[in-house]
Amino acid sequence: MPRRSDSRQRMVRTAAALLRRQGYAATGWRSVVAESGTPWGSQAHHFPGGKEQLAVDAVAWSGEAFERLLRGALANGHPADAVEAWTRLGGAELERSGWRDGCPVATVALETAHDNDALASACTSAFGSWRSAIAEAIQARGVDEAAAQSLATFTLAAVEGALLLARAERSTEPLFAVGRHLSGVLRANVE
Amino acid sequence: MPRRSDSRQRMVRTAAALLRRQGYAATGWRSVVAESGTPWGSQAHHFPGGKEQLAVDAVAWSGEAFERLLRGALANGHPADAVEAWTRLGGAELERSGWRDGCPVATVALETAHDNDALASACTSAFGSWRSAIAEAIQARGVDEAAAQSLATFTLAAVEGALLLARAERSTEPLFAVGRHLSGVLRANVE
DNA sequence: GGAATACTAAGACGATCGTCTTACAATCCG
DNA sequence: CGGATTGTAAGACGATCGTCTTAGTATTCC
Repeated sequence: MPRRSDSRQRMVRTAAALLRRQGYAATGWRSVVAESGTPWGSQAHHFPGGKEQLAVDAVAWSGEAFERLLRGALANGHPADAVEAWTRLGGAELERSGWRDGCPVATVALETAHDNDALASACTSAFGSWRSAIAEAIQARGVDEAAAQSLATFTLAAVEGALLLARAERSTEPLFAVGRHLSGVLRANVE
Repeated sequence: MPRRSDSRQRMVRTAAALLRRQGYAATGWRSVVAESGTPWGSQAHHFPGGKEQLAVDAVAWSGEAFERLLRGALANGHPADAVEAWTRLGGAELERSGWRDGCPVATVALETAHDNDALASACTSAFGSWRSAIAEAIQARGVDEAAAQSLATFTLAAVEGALLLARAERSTEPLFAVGRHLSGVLRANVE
């Protein structure tokens, strides 16, 4: 297998960054290729499934990357502390990027939930893995499985909503408000 | 002023429905005109500001329509009851529409928050009016303003996140989980 | 009636989209 | 070496995008 190149990987990572900012419809092959510095002629070679396959891979990559981050944050300490760190870091990243870099999956999920099964299921997997990470951390502190799942869903939803509002209002305030209330709920219900 | 027509209004409402489902980039003039049954030649006449103006008007219309709904739900009874009704109705609407009709603003907000000031501020206004509606209802029950604002932000964020997760997972479960937890928080903090 | 106004008909315009094609360069396997 | 595989070059392809143009029709005011 000759002529090894990292074009495919660069395309996936660049696509992930662009999808995060502008969503699926507004992210074209041309901008992915230009921004990643990869060759135009390699799209069909690396992604015979076309733009959809690129996006699926990008969402999956984003999902796994963030799952690792999340599991790391949840590994030590109370979930409430992890949530506070999460909202703080999310706010910092949003502000630093000019309110561009929010949740790497949400935009694509909302855009394509209705008519693209492959992309929709990639988004579902990402969200599911994050929720599992949270639920397992809660369950590890003595909460039964059903309650832990429910709490994890609530936690993920609140943070996702906070990222949405923060981005829309160009302010970190929603993230802080949610971080405060949510950590209170978690402390009251876990361990 | 002769030849009165409702083309403009029909365009705005159809655009609102399409933006809710597919977002800004994927919603073209052609589909708006076709689905609303309005004449192709009237776009520039009714919307000299182009597609952006149409979208701004559509988001504003959606925002006001939902604000009225929300204020109605909050008028009588505890905010916790309104939130439970909200999540229940939101879930029913999502399911009925084949997981298409979620929040009418969220998709556009995430898509365009970064590079379209007019559209971004229309989304900000919508979210702001909803949050104000919630905050006023909470404040009316004896909570001081700062705490009410914070609780309202938390409430809106959690429901928005639940709508996002429900749409992505094609399940009403996130809405029910959030409705349950959130109403508990509201009951514990209000009245 | 006549002029001004509100609206529509019907499409052309250039730009950009995702995809596909054909030819060629580089590398590894035996 | 020779052949197979992997990757890139360079662009054409038709479709669709938002916008703009020119003409003409209907309605109201004076």
